Amino acid sequence: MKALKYSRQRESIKNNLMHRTDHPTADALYLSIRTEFPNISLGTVYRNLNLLAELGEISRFSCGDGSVHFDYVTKPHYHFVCKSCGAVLDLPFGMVKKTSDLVDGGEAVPGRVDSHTVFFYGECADCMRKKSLEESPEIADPEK
Amino acid sequence: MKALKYSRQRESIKNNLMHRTDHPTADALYLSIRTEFPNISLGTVYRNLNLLAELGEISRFSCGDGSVHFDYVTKPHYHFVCKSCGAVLDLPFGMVKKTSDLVDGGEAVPGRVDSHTVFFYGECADCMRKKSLEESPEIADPEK
DNA sequence: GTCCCTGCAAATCCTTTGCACTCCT
DNA sequence: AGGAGTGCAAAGGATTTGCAGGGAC
Repeated sequence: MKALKYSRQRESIKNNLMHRTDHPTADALYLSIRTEFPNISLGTVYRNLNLLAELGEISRFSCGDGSVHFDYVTKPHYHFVCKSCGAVLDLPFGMVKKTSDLVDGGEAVPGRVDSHTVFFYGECADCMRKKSLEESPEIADPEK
Repeated sequence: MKALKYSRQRESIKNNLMHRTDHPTADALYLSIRTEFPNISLGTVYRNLNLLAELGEISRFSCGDGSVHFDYVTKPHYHFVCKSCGAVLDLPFGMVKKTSDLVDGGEAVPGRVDSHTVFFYGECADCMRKKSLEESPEIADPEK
């Protein structure tokens, strides 16, 4: 084992990840951290994310879009991945049966799991609304 | 939609995948198909695998090793991934609670899921045996 | 003949690494 | 001082894509 020294960059990465809920990829995190550390490099972000994952402070997962997503480790929960916009939403455990509510009548298909995450694929409410507006522009503002 | 014409290459890929149980990556499949079609290209293999996946005849999944694995679609089942040698084994549904038997007392950690697959990570029996032999060479041939 | 499919190679995308330098401790 | 950690840029590996020729219908 090696001695692990403090670094502002790692702290910022950890902190950033802890305060967001969108399960970012390394690159998304990089873009975000950059506003605080304009000179940080993508390599550093990757190195720290992998280090934190080994330490068990964060987790890595793939949801089928070709790149790895990171998540601050809290307690086990479900993830819902929108097939249209790629958004990854958290779902509390115990909601599986009710997932269809979330997508406004749509279907959620069980996806991938991690030791603390479970995935469902479907289309999020936003995308569904957007799509129906494109198909029938006349009902913009679906206020009942 | 486009017309889909027959191709010997696609047929061979499909057939090959259907008759193996090791959930190969595109490259592994490529090496195998090559014995039948020495000139087939990796690009063709990828194109067909993605096409078949879209048609729902096969499925794609990632088990955390950086590349995508393919599986002929049959019925839902579990997968066990060996953390040491990377082998991906099939487990019938209903075996989850007994996964530890399979790894000879080791622990199997729930991993990722796909619409028809569930993953468990651990160390396969072969690797465990190999490791214990390295640690105590005197007990080669563990015949009781 | 038309359009899909292939082989090949170049291009892309994501991630890792080597190196010289800087910052903790 | 000693060794982690960093930035940069180059390297790597997996997958995709453009193009010209070949095959299915």
